[in-house]
Amino acid sequence: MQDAIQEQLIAMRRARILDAAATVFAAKGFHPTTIRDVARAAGVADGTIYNYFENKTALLLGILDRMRAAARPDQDFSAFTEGDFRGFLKAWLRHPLLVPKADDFALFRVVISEVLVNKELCAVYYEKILEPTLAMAEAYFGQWAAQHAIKPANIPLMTRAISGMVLGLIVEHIMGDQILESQWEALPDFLADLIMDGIGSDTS
Amino acid sequence: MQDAIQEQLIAMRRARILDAAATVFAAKGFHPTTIRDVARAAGVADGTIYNYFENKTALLLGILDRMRAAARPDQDFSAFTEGDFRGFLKAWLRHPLLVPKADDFALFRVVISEVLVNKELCAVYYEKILEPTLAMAEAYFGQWAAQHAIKPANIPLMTRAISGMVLGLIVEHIMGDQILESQWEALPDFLADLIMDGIGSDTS
Amino acid sequence: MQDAIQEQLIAMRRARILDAAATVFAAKGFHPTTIRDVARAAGVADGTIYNYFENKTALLLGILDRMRAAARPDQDFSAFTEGDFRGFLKAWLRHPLLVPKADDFALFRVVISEVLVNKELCAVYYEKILEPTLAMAEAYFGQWAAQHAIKPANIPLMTRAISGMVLGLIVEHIMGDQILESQWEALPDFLADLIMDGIGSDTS
Amino acid sequence: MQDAIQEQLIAMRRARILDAAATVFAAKGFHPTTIRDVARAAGVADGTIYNYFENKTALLLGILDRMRAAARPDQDFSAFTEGDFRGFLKAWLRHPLLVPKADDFALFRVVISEVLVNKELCAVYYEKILEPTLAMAEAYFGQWAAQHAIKPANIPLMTRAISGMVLGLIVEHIMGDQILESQWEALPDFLADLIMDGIGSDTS
DNA sequence: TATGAATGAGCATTCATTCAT
DNA sequence: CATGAATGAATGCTCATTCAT
Repeated sequence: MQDAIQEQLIAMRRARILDAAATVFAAKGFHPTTIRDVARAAGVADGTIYNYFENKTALLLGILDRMRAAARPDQDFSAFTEGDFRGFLKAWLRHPLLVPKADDFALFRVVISEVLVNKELCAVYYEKILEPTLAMAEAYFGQWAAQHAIKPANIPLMTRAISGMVLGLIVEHIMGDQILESQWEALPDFLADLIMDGIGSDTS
Repeated sequence: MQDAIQEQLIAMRRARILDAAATVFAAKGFHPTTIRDVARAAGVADGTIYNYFENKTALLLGILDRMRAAARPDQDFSAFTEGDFRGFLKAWLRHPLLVPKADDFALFRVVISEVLVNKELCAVYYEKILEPTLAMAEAYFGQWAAQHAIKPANIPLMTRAISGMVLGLIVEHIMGDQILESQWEALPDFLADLIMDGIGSDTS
Repeated sequence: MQDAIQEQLIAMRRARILDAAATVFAAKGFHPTTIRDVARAAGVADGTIYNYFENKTALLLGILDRMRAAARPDQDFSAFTEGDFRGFLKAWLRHPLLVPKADDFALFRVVISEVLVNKELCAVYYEKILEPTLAMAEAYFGQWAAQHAIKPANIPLMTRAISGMVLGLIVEHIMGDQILESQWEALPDFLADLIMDGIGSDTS
Repeated sequence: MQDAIQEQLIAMRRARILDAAATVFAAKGFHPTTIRDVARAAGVADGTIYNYFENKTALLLGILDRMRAAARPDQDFSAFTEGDFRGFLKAWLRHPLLVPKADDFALFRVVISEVLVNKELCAVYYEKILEPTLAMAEAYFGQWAAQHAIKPANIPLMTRAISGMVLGLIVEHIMGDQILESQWEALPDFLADLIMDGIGSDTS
């Protein structure tokens, strides 16, 4: 019993530190943030951080792990199984486009920046988040292709193109593009139609 | 006359330093690279760097400026003005997908990483590279739309979606995706068709 | 009665901790060893150490105290009281030369190193170990001198010269001298003869 | 010409830093001394230390190197070649006993302490100082043995016994022995006689 | 202008020690 | 008494930047 409470406390403090880290990283960036910044924000001593995380990078890994948990949308797409692929796509796109928008991509920006440049983080991000996401998408697309809702094209490449589009749009938003900023809400539907129909003129 | 030679020498040394910076940044990353690394690679003294660049970040700005120059493809797209938008698109996509692949995105990775996180770099990147590129694309797409080669949709958003797709695919490649790595050459054509036709089944 | 058992347990745990400390100090040195190292080796918690020892240095004091106990050879030298001073000397030298050799001076090395540099340890080592040893030796040598077995020279200095020789040889062995390493077993007898006869040629 | 002056300046500053290091190490010990202590004592910035020495340990290596230079007594022993080995020995012993006494072994204490416990320092000390000293002594003793001034015994072991005696006496002095402290000046002659004649009674 | 030594602020990390449980 | 998480002071070392030559 005591142990359970202990573990609760430990988990809570770990979460507290991770919250603090996410906040300060989002605000100042990874490199400019010192361990002391995180410790102060978490209300603990510097050394305490190291009772929960091996080093500064491990804080980012912890944040990544949270993202992984958040990336698995236990969303129910069964309602779309009947034939409305367009509806499915719109719902599907909403999640990655709108969730990280919550803090205006402040944390996402920092994480991606470091992931791009840190081998260990990169591997973790790819294996734990990107790759599983792609795999799940491939599975879904495969099903829809089997149902002739979409063309039986190169599904893996198609998956990457679509997810890449989402990722790239986020990056462009992060860069400060005003068009995207102002029309972000409309993106999911716009993209779904674009993906479904293409841009080619009907007459062609 | 002498001044001209002087300027030549100065420009050459500046270029030398920038070459060196690009090389070591690509190899080691921005933060892990020290000014001394750059100086040694350029064959100059540490202090000399500061006669040509205000600080370490300015080296990245210099590299960004080179990218800007390279991003303006003096390519001649007039051949496609006749009606072959698909061909135009394939040619158009080839450039951003294949040029930075030369060093396997090593430099691009480092630049993007820092741009995402450095306000000054971000502004420069957006204003000098991304925004002009988008503007030019919008212009082209507007023309094709006027010619009914493509749908008269939300051109600005369409432009961002397509360029975002390119950018996102590069990021996914940087993350180590094997599918993209192995089929990268096929991407331009694949994407062009995808963009033109969409993935929706013909029958629908 | 209970108290006696309690004290036994306490003494045992203290001994356990001291064993552990001696082991890890010998293996890693004093400064590189952390309290946690000692605690783990002793199978107790970090804080427990401080119930038995005031601080890290006190562990060394405890080890020193054990050395003191071991330095008092309850050896019986009465057999040599008859006139064989050379035999006495050989037996006498054997102990300090061979006992700490057991672990190849690993612990001795660490202890001496710290004793040399820590005032408190130095005082304890001198007062509890070196000085008593010297005093005892002086007493013995005084007796032998009274029996005309050895010259009636400056006994205190003679004592220090001989004990210093032993100590210095150990230090030279610790430094890695191969000659000493290979001939260490022969040292007691060699030294006894050297001390007795000197190196001066007989003819002189 | 300029280069020569430059090198002079560099050598001087290096020496300055080493002087400072020796002083503070002697006063506070090696571990308790911070790089900042040394820097302040040398009148330079912290970072400057690292332009001259790779790390803190390298300062000790530098001090060791000075000791090596000082350990080579360019003393002229040719005067004793005629047969007065006892005189030679007294002169020979004076150097190692009296030179490091200058600062009451304060530096020697710290250096020996660290040498005993640091593998790298130990190797350097043995190879650069102890071993060469022993080799030279062996050579001298060999000559005297050939001249029948001393017994043709195990010269290597004899050398180590004598040098060990000197080293051990210094250690005992460092430990605070009052007898040695008060009679230190008399030691060289006393030891020479002891070594030559032994302590055995003439009558035996 | 080139040099490269000097600077010193800055920081991740360690670890002896404490103390609430 | 045992525990082990919390503490936070302490420090070796780096490196962007400056500036005298």
